[in-house]
Amino acid sequence: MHRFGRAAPVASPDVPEFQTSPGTRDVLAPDSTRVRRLVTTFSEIVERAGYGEIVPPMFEDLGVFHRLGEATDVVTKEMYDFVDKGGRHIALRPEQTASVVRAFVQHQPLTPWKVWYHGPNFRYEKPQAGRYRQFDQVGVEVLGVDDPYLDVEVIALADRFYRALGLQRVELLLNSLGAPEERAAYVAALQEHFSAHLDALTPESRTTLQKNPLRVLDSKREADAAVIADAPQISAFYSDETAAHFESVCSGLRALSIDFTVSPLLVRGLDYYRKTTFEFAGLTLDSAQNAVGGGGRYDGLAEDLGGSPTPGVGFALGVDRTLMACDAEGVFDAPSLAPSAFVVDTTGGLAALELTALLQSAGLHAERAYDNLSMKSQMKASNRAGATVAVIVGSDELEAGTVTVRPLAGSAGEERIQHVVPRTDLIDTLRKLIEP
RNA sequence: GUGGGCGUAGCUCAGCCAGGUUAGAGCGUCAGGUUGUGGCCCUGAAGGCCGGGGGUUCAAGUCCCCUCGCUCACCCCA
Repeated sequence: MHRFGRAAPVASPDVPEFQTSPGTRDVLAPDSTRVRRLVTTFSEIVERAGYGEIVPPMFEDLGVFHRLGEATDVVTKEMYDFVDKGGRHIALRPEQTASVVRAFVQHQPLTPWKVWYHGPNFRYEKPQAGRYRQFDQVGVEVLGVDDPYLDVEVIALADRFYRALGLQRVELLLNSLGAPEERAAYVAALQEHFSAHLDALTPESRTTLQKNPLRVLDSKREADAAVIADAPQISAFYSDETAAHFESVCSGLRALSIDFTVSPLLVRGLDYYRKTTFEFAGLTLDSAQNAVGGGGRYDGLAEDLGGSPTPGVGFALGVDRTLMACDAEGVFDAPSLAPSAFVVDTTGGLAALELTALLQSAGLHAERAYDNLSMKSQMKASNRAGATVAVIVGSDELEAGTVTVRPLAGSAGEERIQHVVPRTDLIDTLRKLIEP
């Protein structure tokens, strides 16, 4: 190749000049269809419970997200932020809870305000299994309700969703981080404990300790296990009210027969969480990213964003990780996009053009081949597409105003026999064959 | 941000360690075997800047350096 030499081309057709940016990807059919069905499944479940969809913008003033917490990587190092042409400091949303709460403060809707959402979020992280720079979530948020049974309702929605997908191996981990002052006292106690045993901590955990003592509990390093096991427990710091709230959540879950594991070490990455926190772990996921969803209470967030003190609770579920879990369990398969009819036309293609349009207008899924392929190839294409029947038009049929209807695989018995029908009878004939 | 693995046909991958004619296989695609009939079988064809750049060498897909990308893990999180 290139034996005669040539000026160096800017880019060969085989080596695309542009590809998706790191951590992003194109979602093609049938995966894209699967994503849409997942979102539809979610929307049906939450709308049945009175949640309305909110579509917040994908970018906000940077300050909206800074309220998520200065100790969190999501805010401090992973934000996609930039200054726009108007000099505003903007950030692509790393999650949607902050946007929802901002919208609540901005519009002051009646409470309880129950919303759901789906869509992409952006975090500048190094991509790996189950972790992308642009990733989809579905979620719900409720503003204005203290009731611990609302926490249960919210968790139950997620649980119902996973079940609707067919997932069995998803574990619910539950914890309460207490009210702010309880949490602060606990953090101080943790700080004291870990500082007294610095030499027992891994270097990584020592670094974490300085930024966010709570997160040391989340270490999965073996070497840290002993000192973590000896650490004080959050439950010792609960007020009576916090303890009662948590107990109501637990009893509510039991009343709904939702299995859960109380995990005192469960510490979520966003530090706005108060009281109830939870996470759903995909037990079949062997990657390090096995959290398929998580959420909790954020009673102080509305106030942080300039509103009046308003309790809030919600969750976000990772669409990609949820689908990974579905793959691991072999459930919620990609939908079939197989056509009912595949038009095979050896007379030049005009008949195929007309017939596919006719069938599609009648509400049938009809496809065809292009570029005047041989009949053999068109039949192969019918088979490959998984069509129920091939509708054949050759010169005989064209002249007679008929089509040959040939049932393909899946058909059985007498229906397998192909027959010739007038074009005017095609739709009725197909309907009989397709709807058993 | 740090580290490991991998970049060869549309896809999955051999070939690299021990450099040596014209770079292979399977699947897929197209055509033919079968002049109007898919799946199974047979035959043929198309399809490669061997990620990119530099170096060593008579000679590089193969060895060295750099770089980009993918991927996995740490970290963090969904």
